[in-house]
Amino acid sequence: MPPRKTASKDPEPLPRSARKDLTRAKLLQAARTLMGEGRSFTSLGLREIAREAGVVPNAFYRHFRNTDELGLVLVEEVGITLRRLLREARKMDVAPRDMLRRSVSVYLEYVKLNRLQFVFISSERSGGSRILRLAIRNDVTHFTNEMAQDFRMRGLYAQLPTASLQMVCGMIVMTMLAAATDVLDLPPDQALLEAEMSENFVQQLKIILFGATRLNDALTRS
Amino acid sequence: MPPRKTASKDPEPLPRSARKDLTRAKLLQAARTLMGEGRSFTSLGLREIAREAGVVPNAFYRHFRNTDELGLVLVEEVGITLRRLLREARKMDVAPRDMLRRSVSVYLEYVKLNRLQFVFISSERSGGSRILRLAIRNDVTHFTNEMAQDFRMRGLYAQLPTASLQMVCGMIVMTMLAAATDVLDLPPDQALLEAEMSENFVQQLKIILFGATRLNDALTRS
DNA sequence: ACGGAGAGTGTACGCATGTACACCCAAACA
DNA sequence: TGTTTGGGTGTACATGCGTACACTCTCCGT
Repeated sequence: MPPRKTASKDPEPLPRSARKDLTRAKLLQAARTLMGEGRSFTSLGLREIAREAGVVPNAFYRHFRNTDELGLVLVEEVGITLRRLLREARKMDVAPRDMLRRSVSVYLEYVKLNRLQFVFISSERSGGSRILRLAIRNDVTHFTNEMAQDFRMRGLYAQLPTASLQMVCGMIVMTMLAAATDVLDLPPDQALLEAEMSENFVQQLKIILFGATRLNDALTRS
Repeated sequence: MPPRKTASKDPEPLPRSARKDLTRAKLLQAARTLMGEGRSFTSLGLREIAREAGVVPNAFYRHFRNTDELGLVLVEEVGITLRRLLREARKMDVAPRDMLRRSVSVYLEYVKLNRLQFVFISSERSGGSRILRLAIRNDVTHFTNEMAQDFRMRGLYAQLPTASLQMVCGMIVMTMLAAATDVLDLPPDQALLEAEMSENFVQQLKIILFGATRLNDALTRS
């Protein structure tokens, strides 16, 4: 065994706070990894996460009071992801032909890119810890509201009262989440099934948008 | 202590198989009760259920191999409940004015009446055990298909190809489940919020049906 | 240069869990 | 009638968990 001083294993001569953030990140990543292996977040234990992170269980407490608190951080990240998604959607040129179809495929790519996060929300949104559930719903609601606001700014469905607009956006979001769940538990490399699913998704959105248009027109006429 | 023979506690002189079914029922009921107290099914343990049922842990094994297997029985019951719902919906007179609104309120009553079952599916549909998840989706899919078949028999959206009709029904079912989740975690005796929620639900279904009509008309014309 | 702070460690405790095995005893059956 | 069957019991064990406490050692401010 080599002498202890600056031994071969402690590699980075990092400032202390950076080191802390690093193991914190390791813990978060450990949780994500375990979820990636099919475990549901709720079923993860503090010890299990610490083990996966290569850290002794007690170290966990230096960063989070319990697993729920770690979960909240993950939820926060989801919030950021969703906000980024909206921001990118906003940048898309308005109303070129086939825009819907393109949005859908962009979104589905986004889901696959952030697979773990979507797995996380879709499985914790209804099951598991009450606190997490509420936090997730909160984020989803925010997302919905921002989408409604975007519709307003673009002058879409201008006749709809805010409540109705939010309801329509709620339906869209619900459909998006359902679609995400569907792609996610599709076995990988099933391009055909995936295309079919995606087409379904497009049709569903069309139906909602048709319906919303009609609602809007009815209000315009009166 | 009284003598053992036909002691005061073993009351019913039931045939053996009936006794078995009885404790089996007690186990199932115990699971339901615990869920009613806010626990999620996934988090229930064999010992916990046995305890609640007033039975020693080992007795559990005489009825189910593990908790998942008990869960499957609960799912089966849900299937029956859903089928009954459809059967009753079929009996409703076709297309009197306000039929949608009436259906919705009947459905929501039904949800509240079978609260535990709906709590169960909405929380296990995405979280928890893989096996249960699949079983539940299976039931939901069946429900969707039967609904599509009913639409066909009533001549609704007759121009829609089967796949599209199923997709529309899928949306309706998705919306129904979302609405169920919403009423269920509404605090009790919030008649106002509930009415609002119910009205939202009606609007959502209208949107879907409008959209479907338009899809159908487009196909009729061509 | 020194002292304190604080991230990470090691050991230990109490508790709940799933499951195995031997057992009891009333009903079912011969 | 005697024998078998099988639902329910009691005891026991290994395992994993969350958490408490005392510890080390390194970085950081003085």
